[in-house]
Amino acid sequence: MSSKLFNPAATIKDVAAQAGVSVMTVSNVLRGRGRVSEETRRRVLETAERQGYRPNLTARALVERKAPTLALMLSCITNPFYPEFALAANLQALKHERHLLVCNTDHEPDRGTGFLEQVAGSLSDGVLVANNADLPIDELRALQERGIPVVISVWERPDEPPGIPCVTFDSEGAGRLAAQHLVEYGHRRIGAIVGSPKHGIHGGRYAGFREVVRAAKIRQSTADERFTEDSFEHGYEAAKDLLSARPDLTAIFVSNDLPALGVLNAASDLGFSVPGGLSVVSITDIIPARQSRPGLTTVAIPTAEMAEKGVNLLVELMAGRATEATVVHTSAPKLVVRGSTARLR
Amino acid sequence: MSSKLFNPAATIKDVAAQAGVSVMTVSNVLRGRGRVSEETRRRVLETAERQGYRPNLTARALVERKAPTLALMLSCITNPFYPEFALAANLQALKHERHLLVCNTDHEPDRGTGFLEQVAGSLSDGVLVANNADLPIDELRALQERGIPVVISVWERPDEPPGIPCVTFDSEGAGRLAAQHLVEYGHRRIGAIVGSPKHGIHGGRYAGFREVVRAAKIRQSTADERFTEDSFEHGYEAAKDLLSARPDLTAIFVSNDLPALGVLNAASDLGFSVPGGLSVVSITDIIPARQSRPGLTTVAIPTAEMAEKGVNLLVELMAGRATEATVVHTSAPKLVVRGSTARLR
DNA sequence: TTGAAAGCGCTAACAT
DNA sequence: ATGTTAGCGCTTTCAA
Repeated sequence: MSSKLFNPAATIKDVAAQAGVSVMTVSNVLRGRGRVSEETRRRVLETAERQGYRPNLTARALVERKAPTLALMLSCITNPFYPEFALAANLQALKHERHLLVCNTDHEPDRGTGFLEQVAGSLSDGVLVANNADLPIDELRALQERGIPVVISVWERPDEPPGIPCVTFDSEGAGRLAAQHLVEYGHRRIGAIVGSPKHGIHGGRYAGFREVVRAAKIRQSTADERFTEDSFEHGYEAAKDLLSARPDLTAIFVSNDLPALGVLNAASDLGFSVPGGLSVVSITDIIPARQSRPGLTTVAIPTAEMAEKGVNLLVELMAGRATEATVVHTSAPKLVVRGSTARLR
Repeated sequence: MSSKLFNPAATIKDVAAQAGVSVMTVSNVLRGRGRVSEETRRRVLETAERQGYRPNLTARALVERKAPTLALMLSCITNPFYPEFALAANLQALKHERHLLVCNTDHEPDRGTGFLEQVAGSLSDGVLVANNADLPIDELRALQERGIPVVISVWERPDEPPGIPCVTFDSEGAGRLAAQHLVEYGHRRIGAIVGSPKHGIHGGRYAGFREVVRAAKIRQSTADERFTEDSFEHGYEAAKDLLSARPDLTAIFVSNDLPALGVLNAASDLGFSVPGGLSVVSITDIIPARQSRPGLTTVAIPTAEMAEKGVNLLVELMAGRATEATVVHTSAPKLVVRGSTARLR
């Protein structure tokens, strides 16, 4: 029963009862729908306020068949790329009145599967996938076939769409910019450390790099390259290995900032001075890239833009205004020169 | 209508109809409740599988009056402390079959308010608050009075509980360990950079530091101290200011890792060699602390443990097994010596 | 301008 | 062992 006073568990019925109107009128007033007399409006608003009424989003979601959340799937929030992405996605989702449900799939494919099984299409209307490696493409497609909107929000291959709507960026262009920078600085003995297999997630970045190197008539052998995983530690180890084997390198291209920071440390531990004795360039421009000493020269990719466009695409998809073949492009990558690269002299 | 085949929008009714049983039996089979014959069980499971049925968590939540999510409120996921916290909280929440809803309140008190208003008690059963500064205590208390479980999961003052259930750690002890380390290494001219006002969030850490410094009969003047904000950039600026004014300092205590990393950079930019010319110690032990060069000597606080215990406390609270006065303590902070400190010689 | 009835998909309580 | 009834809190018809 409704009381005159504050009611911590007030439902729409309580408000209606006390305001002396029907639940429908309360609903209309609160959502600004329908026609309600100013007088009634005020009384309802007042009553709701007094009782401390707040609509139950779960009930609303059930009847509207529309969840108030978006699911964000990423491999590990501890990788500094993801917080930056998640923040932008969160803010954009809010603009569409959605909250963000986060899933860390890290090293546990089951976790992602379970999450999608449970959440997608019931708790969340759609899924934004930011995983770089280990994309569970088949499961995503299965979801899609169920009619659940899915967006891959960091797709690295603009020319090879995944059959799932995606937001992409020019990863080859990024690789080219990084390589061009080294070439322009006069480097001819350039190593490469890639945070994936040759044709894996960083394949585009690597291809761009190779294209420029080849055009500059620079000899590149597999001895100058290391394909590893996309982490600080793997970058560190790969650099130790590479620099020990090829101490004559004057520059290293790294496919991603996080391993590049590891490369910087490895160089320092091996006694290479950066950028005096060794230049390092990479791709992404995460926050720690500008906090290292020296600062990391890198090619910035439009992280926040991808997050925002990913959320927008998801919303479009839910409204039926986008298809499985939709590919959203983003701004061109941009070179950011900091202290880790220097002209060869 | 139910069909023999896969049905992307299958409800429990569809499964029941096709399996030739009541919805209740399906519900029981799927949740392993009640008594169901093996024969029926198999048929139901098979039908559900074939139709691709997945329970609607929203509907379940509504009728069970139990939300499938926990809300995590933090100031900015971009601060590397929070991803580490959020990951542990996420995993622990999963153990209680809850997903995590994330809210970045950063610099937008309204955002936090709006989030809590909407989410707490409707989409989420409870709220885990990890904000360090700017705690909206009044709002949290208001939620609590509504019967919504709220837990402050990183409380720095074990002796001054906030009137809201919390997880705390020995911040003074952490400050003492950091200071003791410097004193044992022979430092007598020690500066302090604190990421909050004197009696703000890092007040406990600072008090611990001061206690040891005073006991060691070291003179400390306000000229050796800087109170600033808890960020990389503020740490950098404060250190530049402090080191310019007091270049004779041989060590600096910083209340948190993130500003301490800024301090390391400032020292480097001013030509101080760390640890040769200046030792730096701080508190927390975030991942970047071990990735810097030199590695940051710091006092590790039990971040993951606080996240886990925070989630557990929330669950206890929801079950009525904890009260507003509950204070959960965590393991003692522990010194981690890396390369940023050296014995004075 | 307002209200009554129906039902979103599910489960609790009570039959049978 | 299985089914029926009722209803979670809300919104969507449709009627008054």
